[in-house]
Amino acid sequence: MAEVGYPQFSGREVARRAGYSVGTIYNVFGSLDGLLAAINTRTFVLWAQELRRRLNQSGEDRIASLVEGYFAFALENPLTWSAIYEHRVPEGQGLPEADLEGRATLTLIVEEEVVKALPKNTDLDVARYARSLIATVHGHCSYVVSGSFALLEETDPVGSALDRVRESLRLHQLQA
Amino acid sequence: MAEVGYPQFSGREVARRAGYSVGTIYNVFGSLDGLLAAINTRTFVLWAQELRRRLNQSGEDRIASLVEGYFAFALENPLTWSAIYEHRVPEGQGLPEADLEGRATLTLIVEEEVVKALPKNTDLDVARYARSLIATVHGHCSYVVSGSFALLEETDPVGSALDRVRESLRLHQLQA
DNA sequence: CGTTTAATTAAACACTGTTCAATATAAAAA
DNA sequence: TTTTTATATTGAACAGTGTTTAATTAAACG
Repeated sequence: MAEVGYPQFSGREVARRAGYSVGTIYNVFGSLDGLLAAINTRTFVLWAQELRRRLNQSGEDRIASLVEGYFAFALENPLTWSAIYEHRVPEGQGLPEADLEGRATLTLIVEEEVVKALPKNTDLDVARYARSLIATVHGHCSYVVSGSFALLEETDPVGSALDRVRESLRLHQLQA
Repeated sequence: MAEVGYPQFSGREVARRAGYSVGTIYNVFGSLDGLLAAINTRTFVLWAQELRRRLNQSGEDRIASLVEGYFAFALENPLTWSAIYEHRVPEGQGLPEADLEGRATLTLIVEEEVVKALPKNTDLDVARYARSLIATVHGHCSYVVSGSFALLEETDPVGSALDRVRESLRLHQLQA
């Protein structure tokens, strides 16, 4: 996945390189979607680890560390990162419980820091608000990785994303 | 594309339904990527038309019209809308000039309205700022269409997106 | 009309995901 | 140890896919 990306990804090629036959993938992962889900869950876990690592050696501005970590991981692993959003699980069945858990940690990490950045007596739905800030950063990040921002000669997308997040937080800090 | 979506999209099937043979696609569009680019450019144009239409019958809050129009089009045409972001043009050659132009209009429409919403003497790079607001809305919208927000029981993603945009605009209105 | 140009075809090639009976390997039981 | 059971693994078969290309058909022109 890291080499060729989601569009070129081939289950048969995975089996070949792993020294197994095609069928084994289906025994182990149930389907190709299962393998893809496993790969993407792994990416989520690595991503969350990277955010934790950066928070541990962060200065005072922990929100900046999060935003920069978000972008940094995506830019260092553009193909695996993109695969997360390019692969849609067929809408009948959802992801296994273990996968959902691994993926939720990223949201929780952000939530923790957003709580710290807000006044204690805020009447905001913090979980919802944190998701919205994640979506904000995600929008900027996906434009960078997909190349849309490059076409428009955007020079500092991380800065823009951080600006939007800071603006929102500042207002909610004042409002209390 | 509207029926089956990008992952299930088949050039051969297009040829079949159009009553032509496979090869004709390659004569007309050069490659499958060419056909996909043409489809997506068409989607962009329809999307821009929808935004224009809504602005024409908008009340005072034109920014809200834009955000709601952005979401509405994506939700009414989830598969064609997603295809825009799922199909990556092979990185050697970019899109034809005509395609780029059709796609840029959407950005320009937003830019126009953002200028109106800002103080006249703002020292902001408006084009850049407008792109950032688009990215903000896009992040929320893509989470909705992909189903991520549904899993988290997010009830009002349009509201969240609009809140973030308004917060940012309000600050920049005060700052002048 | 014939000739030239353009459009269209269908077969071929090398892939893909998926299924499934047959086979090999490991584990458990006798 | 040998036999039986359970688990892993295989590879061929099927129906698709994108792409190329020589042959064929239709259109335009003189």
